[in-house]
Amino acid sequence: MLTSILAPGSGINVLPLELTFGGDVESKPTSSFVDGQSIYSSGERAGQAYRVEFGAVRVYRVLANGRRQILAFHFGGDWFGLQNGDRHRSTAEAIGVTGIRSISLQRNPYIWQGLMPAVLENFSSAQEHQLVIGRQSAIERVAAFLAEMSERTGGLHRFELFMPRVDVADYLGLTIETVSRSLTKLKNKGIIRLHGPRGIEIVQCRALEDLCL
Amino acid sequence: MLTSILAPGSGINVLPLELTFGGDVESKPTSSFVDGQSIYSSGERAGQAYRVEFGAVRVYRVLANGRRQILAFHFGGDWFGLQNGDRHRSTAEAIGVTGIRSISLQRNPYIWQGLMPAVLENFSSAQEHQLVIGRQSAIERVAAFLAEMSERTGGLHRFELFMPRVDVADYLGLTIETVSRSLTKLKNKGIIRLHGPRGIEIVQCRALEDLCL
DNA sequence: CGTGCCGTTGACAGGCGTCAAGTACAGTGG
DNA sequence: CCACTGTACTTGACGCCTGTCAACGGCACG
Repeated sequence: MLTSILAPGSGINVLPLELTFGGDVESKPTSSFVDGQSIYSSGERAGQAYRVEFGAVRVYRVLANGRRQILAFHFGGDWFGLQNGDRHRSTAEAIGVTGIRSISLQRNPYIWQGLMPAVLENFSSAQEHQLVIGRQSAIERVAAFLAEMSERTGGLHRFELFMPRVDVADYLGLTIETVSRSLTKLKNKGIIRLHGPRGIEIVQCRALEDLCL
Repeated sequence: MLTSILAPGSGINVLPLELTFGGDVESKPTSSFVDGQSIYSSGERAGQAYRVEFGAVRVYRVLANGRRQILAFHFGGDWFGLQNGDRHRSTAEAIGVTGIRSISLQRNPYIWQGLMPAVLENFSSAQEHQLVIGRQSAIERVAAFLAEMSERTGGLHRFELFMPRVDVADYLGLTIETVSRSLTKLKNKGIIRLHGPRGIEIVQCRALEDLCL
């Protein structure tokens, strides 16, 4: 519904800054982050919109007892860090060497309207993820994760995971052991092939999607 | 960050229509729904913004195997149904007799910007819920649910649940039996008291919050 | 009073978390 | 060149939590 109004015909995720705002926005240049470096932390003052230029980002929250839930992964072109309230309730970290461009929302309050597609996209992803972690078994979650990663890397059947197992586990609400076992099961069923710890090859795409339900 | 720009000092959830849009919006009058009646269904064309006037709404998706996940409950003042794409991916149903006001987004495209606080609020709730269903045990989820319901009914320590057990279960990613058992455990610990199947009284508010971590 | 729905409780099995051991590999320093 | 170390990942054993199946009670309704 919104795409037809604000961003006709274009994927919401890949809006270049210039297309969205007409190029007259005060944007800082791309800044680079190393693996694990914090982009913003829970409790810090908010007020920026961030976009991944290259690399990847994990956004997570940690419960008082130390359990971590990764809320979302963001890749090239994705906007993140958009929220209500004046303080961040989550933490964003670079995965590998990552380039981030940020915009001050205080200095450019009118750009909120241009960010609506990005916010809706983030919202939609969060809802999608609620189904996965709320109602799917371990192997189904891992299957859904691989399908999502495949789709977000351009629909490739062979790709490398950006993140370690612990990130996958904390994204899916599982432990690293269960993720590992689920991958092994998928491999033994002939649905995927593993090429080293990070390399994934989807052999039976249809079977994988059937598992996602 | 956004509240200070678009809705200074007011709770995002309770923005009256008039305050947000200046009263010059083509809004249909409040329409009434009976218990279980569909407000919109998955697959239908989107293009409306909805607001709960009275009663309550559940928004859910159903997986191919029949498992249901309730994504959110909405109460008086809440906006819902906002999304990208032109077709609904979820279903919204009334819980009990419910009044809904809707606005056509096609006829009032400019109101999107006024809905940003509502979208961010929905997004924030979805993220919050990801933590609950991803990283908390059954009793912690139920505790978090009770705390949420208490907060959303105005911070009352004694309130009635709008929804049956199956809705609570499908919201929390549990079964009705586990929800029931968790409530019994909370009761036996003296943290809550149960007044009939729907009546909840929070006795030890602090202990309940400690469980939510 | 029978029927159906909702909720609770019990018995049991299975999936997943926990704990532990083992492998592969990159980096470091001798 | 190779031992040493730390990290990431896998695999196995075991136990608990929660899902499944079943029985039961309370209540509204016909």
